[in-house]
Amino acid sequence: MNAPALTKNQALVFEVLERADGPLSAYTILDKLRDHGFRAPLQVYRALEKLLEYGVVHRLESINAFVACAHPEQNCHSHGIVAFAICESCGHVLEFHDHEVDHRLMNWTRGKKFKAEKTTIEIRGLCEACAA
Amino acid sequence: MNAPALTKNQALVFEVLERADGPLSAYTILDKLRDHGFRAPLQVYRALEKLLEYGVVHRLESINAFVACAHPEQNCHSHGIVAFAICESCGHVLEFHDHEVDHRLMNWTRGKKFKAEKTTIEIRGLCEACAA
DNA sequence: ATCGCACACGTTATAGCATAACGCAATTGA
DNA sequence: TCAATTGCGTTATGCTATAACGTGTGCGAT
Ligand SMILES: [Zn+2]
Ligand SMILES: [Zn+2]
Ligand SMILES: [Zn+2]
Ligand SMILES: [Zn+2]
Repeated sequence: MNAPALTKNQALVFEVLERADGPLSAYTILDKLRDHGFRAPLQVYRALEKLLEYGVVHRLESINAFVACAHPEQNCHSHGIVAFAICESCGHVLEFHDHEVDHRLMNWTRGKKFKAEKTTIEIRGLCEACAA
Repeated sequence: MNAPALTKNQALVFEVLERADGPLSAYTILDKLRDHGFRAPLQVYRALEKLLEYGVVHRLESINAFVACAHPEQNCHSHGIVAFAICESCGHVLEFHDHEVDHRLMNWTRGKKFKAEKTTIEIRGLCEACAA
């Protein structure tokens, strides 16, 4: 999915996520946008829905939060499964791809005739700085 | 973590999950146990906390649900990362392990000096029966 | 032009998931 | 016996997400 021009609300939500140095919950985003007229969760969720669809934002299932894609130049929907390493101390997220992992999971699903739609890989732990 | 004898509440919750043919939310478990004296979510969550610790139950982060371990003979904590394929139509879950995937992810984290504590791999899609 | 449609938006209400904080009872080990 | 630990029950609260309704705007087809 290519990203068309963002609407006002979508752009506001995206900017908040881009400027954040870690994942944000929908309600945190809402709070940060109250000065811009946001009043209800749905305004955030509806924008997030589109941003996820366009592939410019990712949802972290294990922490119910959202993060701007770390590979703005590429199209994250085009290069396989996206994996995340999430620091439970400082909240920083590393986004990466591993084609061999994709391959193995694809092989497994093919073997089981399972039709994969969306795959989540999230590693929680401590980043280098926080593990010291 | 080896599983000591389960307490009454833990055993009740575990039996519900074992008998279910798919993952259950904490509140669904609660409803199924009202006849056994359960009245509040915390009774379920506290039991789940222990069952997760013992490795006999898994949490599916992407659907906020819990499932009994599919490998009762083994100790799921001992053989690496557990992965799940979750059918979005019928709700059935396939649990599996892939050492090569573990390896690749471990290599990546080692390279980044990221200390992994808990890794989630969840594939959502359609099982063979539902994809037909 | 105006009708119909798609889409974004705003609002209120509600549903679904999870934990805080208190107190009590049973167990255990010093 | 005393303190610490663990499980349990209850009430209240907080966090996450969606349903349902209505409004307005742009845009192509008739
Ligand atoms: Zn990305
Ligand atoms: Zn960190
Ligand atoms: Zn298991
Ligand atoms: Zn199915």
